[in-house]
Amino acid sequence: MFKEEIIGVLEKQTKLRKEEIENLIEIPPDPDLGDYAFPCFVLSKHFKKSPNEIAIKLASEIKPTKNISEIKAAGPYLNFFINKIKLAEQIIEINANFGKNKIGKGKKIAIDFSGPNIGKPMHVGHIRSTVIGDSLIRTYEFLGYSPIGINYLGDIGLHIGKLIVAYELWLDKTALKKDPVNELLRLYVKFCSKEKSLVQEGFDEEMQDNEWAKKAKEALKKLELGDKKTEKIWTEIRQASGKAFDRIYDLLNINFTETTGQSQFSDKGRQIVMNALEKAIAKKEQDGAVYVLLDKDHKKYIQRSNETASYITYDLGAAVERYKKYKFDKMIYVTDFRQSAHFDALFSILKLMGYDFTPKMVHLPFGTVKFGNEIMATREGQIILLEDVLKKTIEKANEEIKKRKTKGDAEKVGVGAVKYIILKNEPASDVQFSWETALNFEGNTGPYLQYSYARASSILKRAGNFNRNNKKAKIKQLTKEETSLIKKISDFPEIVEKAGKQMNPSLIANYSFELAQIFNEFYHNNKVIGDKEEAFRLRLVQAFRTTIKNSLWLLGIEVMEEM
RNA sequence: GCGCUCGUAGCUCAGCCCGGAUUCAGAGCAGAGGCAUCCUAAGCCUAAGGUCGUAGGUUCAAAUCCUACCGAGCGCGCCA
Repeated sequence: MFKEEIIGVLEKQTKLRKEEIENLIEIPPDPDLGDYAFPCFVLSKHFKKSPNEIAIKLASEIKPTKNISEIKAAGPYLNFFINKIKLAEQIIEINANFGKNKIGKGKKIAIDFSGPNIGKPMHVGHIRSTVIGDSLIRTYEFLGYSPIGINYLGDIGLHIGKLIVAYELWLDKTALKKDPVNELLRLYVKFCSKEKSLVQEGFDEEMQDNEWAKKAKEALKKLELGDKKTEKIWTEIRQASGKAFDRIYDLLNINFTETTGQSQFSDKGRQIVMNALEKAIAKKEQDGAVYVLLDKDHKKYIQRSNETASYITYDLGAAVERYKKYKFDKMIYVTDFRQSAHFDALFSILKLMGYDFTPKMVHLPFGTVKFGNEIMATREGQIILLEDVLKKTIEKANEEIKKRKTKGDAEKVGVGAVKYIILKNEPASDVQFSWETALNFEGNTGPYLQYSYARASSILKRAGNFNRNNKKAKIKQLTKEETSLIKKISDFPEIVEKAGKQMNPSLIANYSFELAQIFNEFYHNNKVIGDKEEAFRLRLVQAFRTTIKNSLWLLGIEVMEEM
């Protein structure tokens, strides 16, 4: 909060650009050295003086203000001491809007996330897009943007063809009624194993045009042509899946602005393919398949020879329709990094076709969720169902609550634990999932953060209805723990902005953890109730509680007053 | 072959974008030891644990930037 003021002063004094200063400013390794430091190395060339001399010169030129109490040169560094009392006075005044911003006012950001394939269950690999996307929605909303959450279901494609074939051959109706998720999974896995049994050794298993693959393609073609019987099966699959997805979204407390499926864009996609052909951007093979030449020998097929649409056909259609509908200022696709090439191709084609909104679209790739060394693959049936993960963590939370005889909400704790495991990692890196870490509620975990919130709530509750605007909360001197808590709280707005800019919820997750750690240290060493500083400390606890609540809200993690 | 991502304590990760300050590169988990007349022990404290993949280069200064190499994963489908 006072950092901006320091930047302003330096801007005037050094003639550097604001952003440049912002990047240069750092926090000294020891708080005794100062609260913020400006390294003078960059200026030494310009002023033709040693950084040490420049630091001394600047220290004498910059005058202290009511918020900045002291400016000291220490070697090549110019160290700023902020007036912590003044900062503390501001911190205890914060309210539920703390960290909110208007930088996004009037701007629309569409986010395409989650997008599971119908007919397949969600497993732990699917949760990343879902949870990251949701957190981004919340972050942009917090920053004043108008976010649009789009759940773009994989409701068409060869996997559906496979499933339809399997459904016709081996469906167990009672099983479907009882447990649709597992019955559909069983059908899909059975189909894949049949298909695999025909694969000849040494050949890429999925590239082969064996009889099973042909059957699946036929089923898909029938569906696209509007065959009634096939359509009916498809509808049933979609409905069964939809119910299962909704159950999970409810549990995760995740909402979308709209839920669409790829199938809804096949007409639009095909129309774009036609346009591309007319404009000679796309070419036709002899067998009828349509492609765009992206590199000198990289053909990207945008329509199959049997005239059915491909993945990218739908995405072309969806992109154009979405822009028409929302006129977004930015469109973020939150998907696995393995789709990077697909999005590069998608964006290139849209650009070639002259759609001027293309630069507004970005792909946010994220790494794989790994279980041991395994990467989960639905077709092998080697998966850990997301629903099972959630059930188990909730169950564990229940045990813990019973053990402690508290009033925690097992669902909030269990779901929070799972979300946090995913969000604390930077999107680009892989996530190692294990039951041990998922069921551990200690240390850098969701429940630890919720616990810190609950402790703060508990202190406030015990204090009764203290006067929230107690002006007698005069601050004379701050303890070490109070100081670091105040400074940490003051970082929050900057962190949210950065997380939005970088599309990176892990910044908020890591901040939350550090904040909670500092708070825990604070209340262990500084008694709140009954202390002569009670009035001030209660308000500080309240400020912490507000900040961690907002921070966790951005991650989609719910808090409770007691746990 | 071409291209992308990643190598930081036994394990899981911050820090790298935007290079900086002391004898000390931070956390968490696991393992070792301690804290209960005191606001919830899902907590706190202490000790232990690291040639930041390797080798060069740039720089007054490299975990951070550049190059090469080694290792892991992925992409290069008329799959999604």
